[in-house]
Amino acid sequence: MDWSIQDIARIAGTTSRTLRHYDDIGLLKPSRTGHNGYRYYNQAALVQLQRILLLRGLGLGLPVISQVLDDEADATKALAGHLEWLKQEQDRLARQIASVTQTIEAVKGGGEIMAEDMFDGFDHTQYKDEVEERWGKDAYAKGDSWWRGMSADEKSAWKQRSRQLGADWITAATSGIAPDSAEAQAMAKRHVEWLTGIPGTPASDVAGEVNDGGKARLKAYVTGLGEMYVADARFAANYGGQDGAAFVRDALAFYAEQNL
Amino acid sequence: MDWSIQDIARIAGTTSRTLRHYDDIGLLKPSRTGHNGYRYYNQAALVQLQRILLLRGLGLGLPVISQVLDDEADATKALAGHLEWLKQEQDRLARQIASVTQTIEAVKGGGEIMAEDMFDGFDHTQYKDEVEERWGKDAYAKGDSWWRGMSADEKSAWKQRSRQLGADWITAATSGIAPDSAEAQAMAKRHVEWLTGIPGTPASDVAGEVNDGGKARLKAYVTGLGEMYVADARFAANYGGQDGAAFVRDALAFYAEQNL
DNA sequence: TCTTGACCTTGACGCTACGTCAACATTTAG
DNA sequence: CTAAATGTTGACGTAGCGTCAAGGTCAAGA
Repeated sequence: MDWSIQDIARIAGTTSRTLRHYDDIGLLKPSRTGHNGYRYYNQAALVQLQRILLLRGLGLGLPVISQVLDDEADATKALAGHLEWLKQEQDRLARQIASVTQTIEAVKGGGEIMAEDMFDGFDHTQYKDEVEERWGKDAYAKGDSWWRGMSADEKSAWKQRSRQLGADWITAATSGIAPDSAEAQAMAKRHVEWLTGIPGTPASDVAGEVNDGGKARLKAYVTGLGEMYVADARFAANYGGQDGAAFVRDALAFYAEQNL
Repeated sequence: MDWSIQDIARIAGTTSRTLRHYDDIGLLKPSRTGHNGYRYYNQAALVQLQRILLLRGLGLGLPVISQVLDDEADATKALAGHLEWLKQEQDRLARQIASVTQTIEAVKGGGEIMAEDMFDGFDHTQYKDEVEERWGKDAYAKGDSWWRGMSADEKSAWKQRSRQLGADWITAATSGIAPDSAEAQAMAKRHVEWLTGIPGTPASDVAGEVNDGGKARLKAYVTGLGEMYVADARFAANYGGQDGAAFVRDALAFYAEQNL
């Protein structure tokens, strides 16, 4: 007792094209082939097909499924590995949802997706409210006047330096080194020094102080900034996306913990 | 001031291949092209690139990004739509994780991914423990002896009937009709009648009774079974996967509510 | 000046899991 | 006997680039 290709397709809830595909890649061969080339499937093939569709429904890829069917012993292993991947995907999705949500808010408020001066320390036009709220009422005014006081060449040089810093971070993040490695910590040091060059932020304020209260504020500023890089997709974009930004955040956090 | 293709690739944290691709599909043209065909990008192009990478990092597709950049006014709309999609994906992932987890347990206990007699009412060999636990100590024994008592032809006919039912459910689920539609409810009726034909289950026990307690048990059995079809990927596979199984569950639930 | 090496160009294939024609042969129903 | 259903193989399309391949360009050192 066997069925034609359409028959099992209907029984199993799939299409004949899929069955031909599985035949092509050797995942499921028909149990019998007619003299005319027609594919026929028997009970055993149907069970195999059900298994395939079951595993596929769980999100496994066809090569993995093939391997699991060959050796059902490591089915548990394959499934466990897949489960890990699924959980990572879930985390990634959660972060993306948070990012999109926040970006919607930012775009609603700011108007543009990314301002031209984004990343140059912080945005001096789009981030007025946010800067005032997070770092104090006069922080924005200070930073703004400092920026406006620069000549075109100075601005250009500053931007160049900022971009270079970002590019180097990206290089570091994608090179596979750890956030607490010497190279990454050197980058963190450079980043903090760079921050210190921007008036109107806790970083620059602290530069002239020696008391501990100032150092505590700097530490909070640096770590907080790292979080913001990850949370705000517009900043994250400057570090090669969320993954790169996460690397920067981790490196900064470790640096702050050790040195500030 | 402009940069070569490698320069911005490094600054923005992407690759030159990606930039060529964006040029090919018209998403981001170089601001200038040398007599030798070299691509050069300026500040404005860099900002555009950052926007693109930002949106890409949020999970948007390139065509959508292109559209958003053309008209930033509906960026909010596009992002909101994308957010919906992301949430659906999150739900799907959550269901998959639950399914995989449960399948791992089942495989650990049962040994095989899907038994040959799966779907023939319930599995008479792999589901001993589960059947006993869920439907009573003697349910398994009853069902098993009933099954063993059948001749080969009878078994074959029964399997055929079971498969036909599953195939028809799949057809109904994929045809776009509602679970509470007349056609789906007719299927639900047929399903319950089919269940009644399996000894050792609450469904068959009730067939001979007239009291209300029996009807309540049948109702609980039918709705519970529907949930199990969705929760257990091995059953779900018989109804075309989780989506199909969900359709069956909904149809059964509605039928039980109205008629039992 | 010649060479070396780094960087640039335009194709074009590969990847996932099939959907979707196309062109043609065969089986089945009326 | 014909029309409709169903079967076959072959090949392109999909998303977003990675990855050769084969060959021009450019800056710097011997």
